[in-house]
Amino acid sequence: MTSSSNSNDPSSYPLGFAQHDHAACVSDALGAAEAHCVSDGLRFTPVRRKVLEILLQEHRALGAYTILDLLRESGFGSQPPVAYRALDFLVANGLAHKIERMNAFIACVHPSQSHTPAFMICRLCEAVAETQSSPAKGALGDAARATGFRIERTVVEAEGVCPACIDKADT
Amino acid sequence: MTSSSNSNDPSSYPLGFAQHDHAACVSDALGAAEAHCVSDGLRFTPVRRKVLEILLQEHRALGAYTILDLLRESGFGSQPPVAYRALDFLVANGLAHKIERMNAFIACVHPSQSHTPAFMICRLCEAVAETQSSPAKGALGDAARATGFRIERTVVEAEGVCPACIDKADT
DNA sequence: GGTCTCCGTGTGATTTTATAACATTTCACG
DNA sequence: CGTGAAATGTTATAAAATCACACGGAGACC
Repeated sequence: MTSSSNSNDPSSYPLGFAQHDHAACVSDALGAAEAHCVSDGLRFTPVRRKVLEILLQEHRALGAYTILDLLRESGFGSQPPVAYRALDFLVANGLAHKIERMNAFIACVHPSQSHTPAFMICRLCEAVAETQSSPAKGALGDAARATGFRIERTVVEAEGVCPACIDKADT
Repeated sequence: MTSSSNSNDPSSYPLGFAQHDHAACVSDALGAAEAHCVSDGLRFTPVRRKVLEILLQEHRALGAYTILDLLRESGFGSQPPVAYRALDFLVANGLAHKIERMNAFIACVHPSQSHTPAFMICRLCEAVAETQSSPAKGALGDAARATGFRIERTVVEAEGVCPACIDKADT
């Protein structure tokens, strides 16, 4: 329960490795998710809500089985499909993302906007920050156009060292 | 063994979805890999060579267990670590890449150059083409600089429909 | 040539991640 | 209410990856 109210001007950060008011962050995001589901005719059921809440609360990438353990503690079903189905729903509707390199999931930080997420993954502390990218605008897009490949989705994940770990880093 | 010699001007393709002389492609690549290992003091052992040959021969992304089956047929060890260790070696030395979205591996198409690979993955036929990208030059790089994140590696994988499948595609 | 060590390999077992299949419940809608 | 589609709970299994340990061959060193 670290409160740390001295947030270091979070608005100056693109997203991610910044301090912020976490309780508000979680409840705002849950509210936004609910509103989004209502307006799109989606069912924001208790399991789905709980999984999103877990992801928001932890504020990092969690494996499906970690989520499953937390679900169990809250009295939900404890078999893998329970977690995977909720995660599938959240990912399909842009409320969460899968980090392919980690086989883990993380809450989306700006679910309402349609976006092409990109992630920065710290190899030391495993923190994950979401940001935007437009891979289709660069060399990848050129290659796709040249070959006739139609891009529908992109996975962009950068592995490296986050600002908090940069001093611990060897190099 | 479909031959289809009417290749659609392959030289105009950046890389990947093009026709080509496959036998030469494989042997050239194996030779280049061997030369690379010799010059770097790496041991290009029979298992490692065979795994790379398999990847080059198939010319698509293969799961570790598929590779393992093919290794077994060639008289190599048949337990998972045999395949994973060889793949780890090939990936670590830039001779192959892992496609994170598929949990599969593919031979590198231009191993000698240091590069930032990007992949185009057809969701219909599962063909994978390797190309170049420079994600750190765009929005992702800006975000990394702004937050102080040091990028060491990037995973860029575009999912979509390849030129050969574009007519089968629904949309 | 001996022999020591490192690295790679072979193997059995286990862990982690994900899905299949099917019964039961919930909910929107008529 | 009744009905059908969607969501959930549960058992079982598949797929992907790693651990741990024994064996053996290639070089380093004497």
